[in-house]
Amino acid sequence: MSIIKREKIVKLLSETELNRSVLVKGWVRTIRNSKKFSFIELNDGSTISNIQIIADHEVLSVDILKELSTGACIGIQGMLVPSEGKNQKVEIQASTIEVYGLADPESYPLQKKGHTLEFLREIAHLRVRTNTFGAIFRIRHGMAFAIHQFFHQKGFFYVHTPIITGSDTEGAGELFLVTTLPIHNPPKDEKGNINFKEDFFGKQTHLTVSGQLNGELAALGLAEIYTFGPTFRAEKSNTPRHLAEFWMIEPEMAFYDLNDNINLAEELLKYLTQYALNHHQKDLEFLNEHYDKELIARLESIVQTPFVRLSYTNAIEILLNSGKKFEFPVAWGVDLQSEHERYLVEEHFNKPVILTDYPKDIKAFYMKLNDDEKTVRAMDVLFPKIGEIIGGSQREEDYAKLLKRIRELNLPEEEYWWYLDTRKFGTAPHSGFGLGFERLMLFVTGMSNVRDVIPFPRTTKNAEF
RNA sequence: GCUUCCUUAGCUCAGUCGGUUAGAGCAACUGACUGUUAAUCAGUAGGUCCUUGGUUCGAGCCCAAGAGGGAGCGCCA
Repeated sequence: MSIIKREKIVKLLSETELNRSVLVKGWVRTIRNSKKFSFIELNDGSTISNIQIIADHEVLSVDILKELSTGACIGIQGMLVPSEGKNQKVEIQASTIEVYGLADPESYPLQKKGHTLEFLREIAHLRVRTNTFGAIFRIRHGMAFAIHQFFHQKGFFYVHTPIITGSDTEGAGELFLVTTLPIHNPPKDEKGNINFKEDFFGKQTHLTVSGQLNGELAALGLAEIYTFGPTFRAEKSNTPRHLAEFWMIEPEMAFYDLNDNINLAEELLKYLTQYALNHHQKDLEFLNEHYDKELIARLESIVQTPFVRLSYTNAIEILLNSGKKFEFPVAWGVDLQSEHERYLVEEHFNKPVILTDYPKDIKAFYMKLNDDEKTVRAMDVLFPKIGEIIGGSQREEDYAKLLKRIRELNLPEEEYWWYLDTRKFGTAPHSGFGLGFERLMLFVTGMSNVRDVIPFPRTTKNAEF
């Protein structure tokens, strides 16, 4: 049977050259047996649609067909023909079958009927075989590909920043310790503290929480770069928007001011949305029908709508004048709560909002100080339903101002010597931002929990699979 | 980390006021039937009521602790 080459179902379903011999391999979604024929719905992951196999009992052994059930893996060689049925254009009249693996129907957990997302999370090793997760992970691939394409077309370079970091750089969230010291009996120093000088790297190391600082180093030489890799936060956040291990896209650009940065962010989000609409129509239609009836309409509207751009100070004014009672009171200088962001994005403007120029005290040390000395050149992109999808800023390029800020915040100055060096030697105005990949996926798929848009989610108390 | 809700068959759920042998739909199994479309029809089987302890003559149901899960909040991406 392996004389001819396996073809993908996605290709065969739109094939115009019919009445030829083909070979397909995939997993049985459902099988309907009748006296003379069996109808097999086969899926190979290449598309959400199945191809229908007609197994004539005079051609294929009934004993073999009887063993097949949902989940079994088979190869079928046969004739690709126009379908006599109503719901599909083409089908395969099987001539030979090869069984790769049966799936005992008594114990195979996936049924022909729908399952809850919560149940499927418990069988993440098998959920990729469902329509929903097939669609999601195909889109996830498409988004990853489109991100590289977008930046490549713009002349950005993809930089790999380290996953193990030697300093508690950004202070964003809690860190996972990386060590090879014996945990039960670690070496101690004179003060009785664990002596990390004897550790693998000769110092304390952690999993990265952001590639940004390294990204800045690269941008101050390659000019326009981006990173796209995993990041780790040991925060015990238990929400549908947080993961302990998630993927982040972090572009960093020399000679970009905050405005250039915002333009890039908006262009990227629209590019990715349009890419999904162009390349994942069938998967989006499925998700639109089963999970979020407004998904496609919302994606289409995002592409066309200019995002609102608003300073933090103006946003505070809008909130104060809204007449709404918020649980957390609004005042200049407080960090915006979810309820405030949601009011702006979902009620007041009803479209994505980019907030800029936050008070320096609620933002990170590396953000460029404005002339008012009270606010920094920060920007957050807020999306409906998701909240903050992007956070970024123009970076402080002035050595003296940056050093002053590090000292004000009591950060370990010596740890940042290499970062400060870039401001000492040939500093340049530069900007960048971080886009949470799983939050982008929430937006593009209409899912409401990040655990459903990453194949094997890592959250507190959950590292199965 | 805080608040709140949930946990009963493989899945989704019902279970009255604390009372005899814990139910349904779907899936599975057996059979019938059919170019079928998450097929249809008939039948069969399937239970550590999350765990532990307590109250009670009697607990799926009430109380306590624990485990797991969902949502909201905080932090953020």
